[in-house]
Amino acid sequence: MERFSNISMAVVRRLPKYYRYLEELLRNDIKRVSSQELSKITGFTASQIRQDLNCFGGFGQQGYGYNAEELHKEIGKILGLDKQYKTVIIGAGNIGHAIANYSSFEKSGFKTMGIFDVDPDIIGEKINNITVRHSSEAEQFIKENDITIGILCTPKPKSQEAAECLINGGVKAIWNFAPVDLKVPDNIIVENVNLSESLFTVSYLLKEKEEANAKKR
Amino acid sequence: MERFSNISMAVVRRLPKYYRYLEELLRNDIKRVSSQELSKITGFTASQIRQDLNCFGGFGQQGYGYNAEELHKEIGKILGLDKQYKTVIIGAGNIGHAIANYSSFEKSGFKTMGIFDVDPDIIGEKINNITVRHSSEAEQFIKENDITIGILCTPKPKSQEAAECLINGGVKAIWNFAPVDLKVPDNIIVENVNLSESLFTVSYLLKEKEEANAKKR
DNA sequence: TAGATTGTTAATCGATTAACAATC
DNA sequence: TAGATTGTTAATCGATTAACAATC
Repeated sequence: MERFSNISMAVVRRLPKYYRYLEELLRNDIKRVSSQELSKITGFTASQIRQDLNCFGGFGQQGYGYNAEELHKEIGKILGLDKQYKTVIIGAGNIGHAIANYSSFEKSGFKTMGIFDVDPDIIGEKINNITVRHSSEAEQFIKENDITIGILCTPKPKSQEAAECLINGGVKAIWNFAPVDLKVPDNIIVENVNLSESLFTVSYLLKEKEEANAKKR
Repeated sequence: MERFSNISMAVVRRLPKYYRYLEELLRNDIKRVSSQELSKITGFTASQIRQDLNCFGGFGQQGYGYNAEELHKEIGKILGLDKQYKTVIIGAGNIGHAIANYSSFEKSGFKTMGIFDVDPDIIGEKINNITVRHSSEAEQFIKENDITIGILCTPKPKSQEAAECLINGGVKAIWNFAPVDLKVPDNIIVENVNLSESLFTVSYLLKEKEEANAKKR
């Protein structure tokens, strides 16, 4: 995936965290927050927080700090959460099912328009009020409904093919839950969520800890 | 979370990827692989691959490269995939349900022993052959069954409490799907999977790309 | 032996942290 | 004005890449 700006991914991946923490502050009726206070909450250094925010503009005020509500709103805008994005889900298995039922995404502006699968037992079923259709209809559906994000929840061997169908339909981004590195054109955004890799990391850390404990004794 | 060795997390998070790519090579009956070939497949530089592997020992041979099968096995050991870990799932909603049904984890040595929820409509239901019990039984169950990993799939407000119950029971690691930063003792491993943050990153990249395109015109 | 490729050290690059002048 | 805290530059740290001697 080609990048279009010089903001590093390290910074980008902290933005949703800032957004979440600010939400929390607002829930607690806190109007004003300094980088130092944010540091205490987030675990990032105050310096890093100020650096990060200044990538996008001066949201703070010397001697005062940041207005929590304003900062929250600004980061929301930076993340594009003021927009609506239409999505489709390919693969209505465990994960596809779970994502389809996840109502909080819709609140953030991501609306699932279609769900597709190849299993005749699942086709026709309703998930969260959306009827599952055959995957062969996906490409046409994407074209007709102006879908931006394809959510890929297919088993490994079907995934590359499904990705191509998403791209031919015209999605701009793929949120990929399949444990595969998709081959896609440069201008297509791919975000991988690989649960195995995440679990294996847990496993590594457990083993590392055990070994450290064994040494101590 | 306190770290016990000086291997950086950047390296650790690449290990599952190496493991996966090597699996692929083995499936294609490839016996031998050089760092340069691995570079082409993985997208990491050959230099980085050699550096990474050398954190754990000299698995290669000058002039030859790496034996794919041996390397795969070694990385498996490094990741602790030669061990069995028992898990419980707290929260049998969308994600908990999906994880419970995910059979590939069991093949890698992670065995779900119990599933817990507070919803009386779900308690008693069988998921992947495991009867859902009331969450109040979880702590005792963890103690009695020597559970190492707790998988947290509860809604946000219940999560800290549920984490404490896991820890009191004696788990060593928490795989956390709740969008919360858990407060846990230093010796407890926490791996967060935050789907919102991942989706928001997609959203950011989409917006960034749009802006770049707008500028070009 | 000649060729290939590792293991490892040194150089570079990028990200994080520290420091402080600007300013509310 | 005095105090606080940002925005921003400079210093540091860590991770990645390059280079090459070691060796199969």
